[in-house]
Amino acid sequence: MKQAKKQRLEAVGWKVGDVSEFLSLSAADSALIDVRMQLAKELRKHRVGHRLTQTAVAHRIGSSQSRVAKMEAGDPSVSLDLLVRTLLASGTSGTVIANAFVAATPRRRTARRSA
Amino acid sequence: MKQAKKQRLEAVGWKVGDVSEFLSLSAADSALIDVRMQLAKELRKHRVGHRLTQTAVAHRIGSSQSRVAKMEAGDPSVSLDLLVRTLLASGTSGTVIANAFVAATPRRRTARRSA
DNA sequence: GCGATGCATGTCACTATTGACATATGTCGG
DNA sequence: CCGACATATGTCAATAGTGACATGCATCGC
Repeated sequence: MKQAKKQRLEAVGWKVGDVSEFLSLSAADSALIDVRMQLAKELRKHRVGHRLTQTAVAHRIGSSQSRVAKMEAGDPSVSLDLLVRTLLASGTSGTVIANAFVAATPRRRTARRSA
Repeated sequence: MKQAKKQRLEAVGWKVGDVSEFLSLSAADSALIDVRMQLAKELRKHRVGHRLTQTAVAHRIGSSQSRVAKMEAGDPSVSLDLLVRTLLASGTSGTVIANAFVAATPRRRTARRSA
């Protein structure tokens, strides 16, 4: 894993061991984290775009301002469930959410003809 | 909510109250359940397609056969996190996962020009 | 200055989700 | 019939996620 990315993740609270590439973080795990980050960004974008406060969004989903803040910060203590639920509840289209998945997920290397 | 769908959900263990349309299940909640169902189906398809047993998949993600069974059954006791993590770990492309989201999410009614 | 507002961060008691295990059901081949 | 295998379902102790709350730090308008 690149240093830059590692530090980016650790800054937000994800535990990324020294040997992360092989032990702590499987490819799937790290892809999932990326998805979360994407969704977090999407949530903030959507919220700000609609000129809502975190408190407003929180009420809409029956949660609290602090949790919404954590969602947008990509805090490890928020589940994918909650993130997606919040996005849907605040009116983000499934397509946008879907895009976050493609964007955050490693594209398969396009196979080069070997012969 | 349609009777058919309601029964389908209850059969798998989701609690869907009588007044679900208005109280128990918000649109977002029910959309999220649909997403889970889609992903569950996708997981089974992928696994069977690759001729893996549930036990094999379980080992790959450090879980147990019973949990994989529950995942594929769309059991409410499995989180979206686990479901997605499993899909990614077993090699499902982000695109496929993304499609589940668009498929399961209510499309916005295409606005008809009013004048 | 100061009160109000919006966001970030830490903590905590309560609940949901977890892997593991036992066990039931079915389906093969012999 | 009987083992071996694949899957389904229920349970449980351990852990992870939850909303709520306190509090800190900016940035406003006055």
